[in-house]
Amino acid sequence: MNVHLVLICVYSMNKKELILKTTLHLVNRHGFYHLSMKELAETAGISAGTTYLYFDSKESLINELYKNIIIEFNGKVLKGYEKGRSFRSNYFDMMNNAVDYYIKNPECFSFIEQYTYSPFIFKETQEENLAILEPIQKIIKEAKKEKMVKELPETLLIALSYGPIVSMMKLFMAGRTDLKTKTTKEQLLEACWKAVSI
Amino acid sequence: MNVHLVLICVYSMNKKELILKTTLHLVNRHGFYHLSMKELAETAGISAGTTYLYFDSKESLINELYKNIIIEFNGKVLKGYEKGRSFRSNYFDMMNNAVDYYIKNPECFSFIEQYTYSPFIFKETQEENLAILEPIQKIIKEAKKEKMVKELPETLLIALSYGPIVSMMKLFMAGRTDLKTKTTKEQLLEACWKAVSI
Amino acid sequence: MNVHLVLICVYSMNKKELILKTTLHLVNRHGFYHLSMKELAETAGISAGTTYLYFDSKESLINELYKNIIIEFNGKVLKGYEKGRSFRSNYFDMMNNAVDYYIKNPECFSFIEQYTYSPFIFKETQEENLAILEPIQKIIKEAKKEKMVKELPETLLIALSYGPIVSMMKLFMAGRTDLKTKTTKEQLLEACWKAVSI
Amino acid sequence: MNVHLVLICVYSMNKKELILKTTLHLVNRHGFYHLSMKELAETAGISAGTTYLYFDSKESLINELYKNIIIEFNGKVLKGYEKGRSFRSNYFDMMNNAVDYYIKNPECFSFIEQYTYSPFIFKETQEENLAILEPIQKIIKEAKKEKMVKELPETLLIALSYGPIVSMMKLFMAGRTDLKTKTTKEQLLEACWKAVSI
DNA sequence: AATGAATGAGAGTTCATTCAT
DNA sequence: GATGAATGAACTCTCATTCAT
Repeated sequence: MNVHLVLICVYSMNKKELILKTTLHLVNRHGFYHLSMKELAETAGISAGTTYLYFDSKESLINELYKNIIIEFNGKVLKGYEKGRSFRSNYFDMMNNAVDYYIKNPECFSFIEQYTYSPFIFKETQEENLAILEPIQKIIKEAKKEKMVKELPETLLIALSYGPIVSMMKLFMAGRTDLKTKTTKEQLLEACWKAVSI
Repeated sequence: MNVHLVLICVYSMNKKELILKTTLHLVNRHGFYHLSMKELAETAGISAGTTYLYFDSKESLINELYKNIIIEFNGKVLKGYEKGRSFRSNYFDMMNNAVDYYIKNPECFSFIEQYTYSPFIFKETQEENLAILEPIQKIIKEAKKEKMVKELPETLLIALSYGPIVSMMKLFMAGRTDLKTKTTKEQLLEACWKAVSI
Repeated sequence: MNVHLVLICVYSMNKKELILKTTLHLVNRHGFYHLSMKELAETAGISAGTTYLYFDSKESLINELYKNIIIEFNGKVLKGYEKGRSFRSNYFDMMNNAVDYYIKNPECFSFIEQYTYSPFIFKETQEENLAILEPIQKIIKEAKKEKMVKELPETLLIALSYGPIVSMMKLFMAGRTDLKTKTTKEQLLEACWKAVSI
Repeated sequence: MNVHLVLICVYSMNKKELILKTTLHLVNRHGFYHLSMKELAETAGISAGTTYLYFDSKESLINELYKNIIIEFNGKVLKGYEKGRSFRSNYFDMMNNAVDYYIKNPECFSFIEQYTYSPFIFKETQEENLAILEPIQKIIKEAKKEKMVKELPETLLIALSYGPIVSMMKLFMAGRTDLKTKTTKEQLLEACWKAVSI
């Protein structure tokens, strides 16, 4: 029964998605540095040439994967966001969504961070690098207009919100902290909130 | 005889340092992914084989560079630290030292971050990965004992201190924020202090 | 039923011819070296697999194209040839036909030349290489028997007839000479005639 | 003794020449189409990477080989040429030199012909294609000025001189004619002379 | 200590060919 | 008959590393 389900699952996942997922997996295991197109094909159970039916090159594969993750992340993060609601509600929802996404998809977190630290590599535009900060920037910007946040530079408010999340995720992935329990996460979000709110 | 030995030693030291510096430079320009031993030799003005007189392999070169940077960073960060002084003084000094070091050595910052996100690569032990956090961890630990910080998990206090610095540095290196002016830096440190102190 | 068969046959004939024509075209544009079966299919507006319904392999496609061209060329060249007519008439007609064919079908000229210089490749028999010389050889042979040509080796008489045509065609295709005007062509044929005739 | 000589010979031939010679050899055996860099290395007795120490790419290797051959050919062909001598002497010397070069270096002949028929491939400039005709063009041009040749287009006079040589070489290489004996060669040159001279 | 020509395994990629649909 | 996704061997080229000098 299980085997059957897995087979159906594999079968129904299209090749492009399969390649992207396998890439994400391997980049996490070995890093950008050691991602091999041959190993990718073997792990995905396809032949060496198949990847090139769906992607122009290793570079464009990496770029497309990054774009997909960013789109998914930014979509999930802004879920529940409404302009009318209190800044506090929106902020907590957004931060909560971000942490939840990273906990649920640690490989995506690791991929994003690796990607942003590969200078001049795999990047069509330098700006897209920090696209990950767009949702948080948007909220902070609005809150600044309405003077709902401390009188600090916008970038600092972003850093005070996003920085601790990244640091905690790193410690979490190294097995050095808990993050899944409600308490720790709430403490993290509460601390960030205090750091930016008036 | 002794003089001769010393001279050789100094001479060698210089070449080793030259290789390390060039490596740091090239990793910043092209990333780990495109660090080539040939380009390294050319840029350093030495021959292809010379690197292997000082380092066993590309991997060990990278590892040694990382260790050197960490040692230098941790040394600089804890400069001025005294057990007797107030936690506030020690915390501000340490944080200030860290930011100053990164601003002065942005290539080291970028290298460290790249290194820590290269999973299972170039690493003899997994633990050394987060060695960068040792000074801050030490101070937080002591402050916790003496109940000078908020009642939060140690890891969270670390994340609230170090995370914003990393985020700001990234934004700074992308040209999206100032960090060299006294004000911005002070605002950053002040915000971190508020986040952890009682 | 018969009609149906004929229709299918005609339909297939067209596709086969389409493939052959497209091959000729692409070999001229990119050379043997860069003839790609995928590009062939795309250019011909058929799918990758279709070519293999009509030809066993790339090699046999090339060989068949060569054979077709040779048959067409040799047919055209010997048009008008009659054993009874004067050697002069037959020689001029033949040479004229050859030049006309090449001018009208420069791609065939180029293809033939490329083919004959691809050693041991695409060739079932080595002899067929020089099949292009058959008509001229036939005429020279007969003329030799009847002592209508100079007392020179048969091969030399062939070379004196065919060589200048090929050279002129190359210069013509490189845009370095005219060949379409009646004068130049007549001068070429006249010169060849003088070289072989008594 | 022989073995010793060969070893010395191989040893004293520098790598670059060795690679060029092996390339020439293999292009003759298999054609451009099937020249493989791996086979080249194996045949030359060097490793796969060594070729790239001396040539940027397969393309530049082919181009350099072509240039070398053309330079050698043109040098040999114009040996003995003097402006003061009779046109007849210069013409015969030149034609004789060309034929001798081709007979002595049949692989060069074949290579040149293959190269000139590879459209848009391996060629930096289209003009260099016909550089092979430079010496003959030069002589014909001068003779035309002094009205020592028939009143025919320059290109036709070139074609009447060079065309038969190429045709004979092709037949010679196919084993269909003799060309090494003095008689055949003299007959060839004499026929060409008659075709162009007054 | 220093060189740099040489290595050769392996990288990313292509492409003639197949076969289930 | 026609398709085109998939194959996988082979391609050109790179690069960390070695070693005779």
